[in-house]
Amino acid sequence: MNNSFFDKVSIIVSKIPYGKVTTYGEIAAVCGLKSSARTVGWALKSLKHSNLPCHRVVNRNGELTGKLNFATPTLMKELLENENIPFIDGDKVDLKQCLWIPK
DNA sequence: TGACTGACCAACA
DNA sequence: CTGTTGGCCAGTC
Repeated sequence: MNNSFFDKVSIIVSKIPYGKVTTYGEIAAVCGLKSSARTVGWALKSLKHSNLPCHRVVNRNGELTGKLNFATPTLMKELLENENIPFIDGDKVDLKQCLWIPK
């Protein structure tokens, strides 16, 4: 088993429940790298090759910053809408209702 | 080893 | 409001 940050992120992302989303900052905080949301983005970039629901991870503002990194730019939003996750402005997740903090 | 990069965040002009 | 800057960490060249 690895102690890398990569694995911690995979575990957390795999625990995100249906209909909820979390943020880079929260994941970073739970992993101990409170101020390094960038590293979370790096990990997710690798995780996109896995079966993990990386589409449930958004930035601090609820924006789908990584959508362009998916197979198609619309895939991320499609998946989230498919889980009944409310959107604001048509492109941002309503964190007020959907933010999930990993335990 | 040192510099660069990245799905970020916050502070500041 | 937008643009810039610094900071953070790990991986790659």
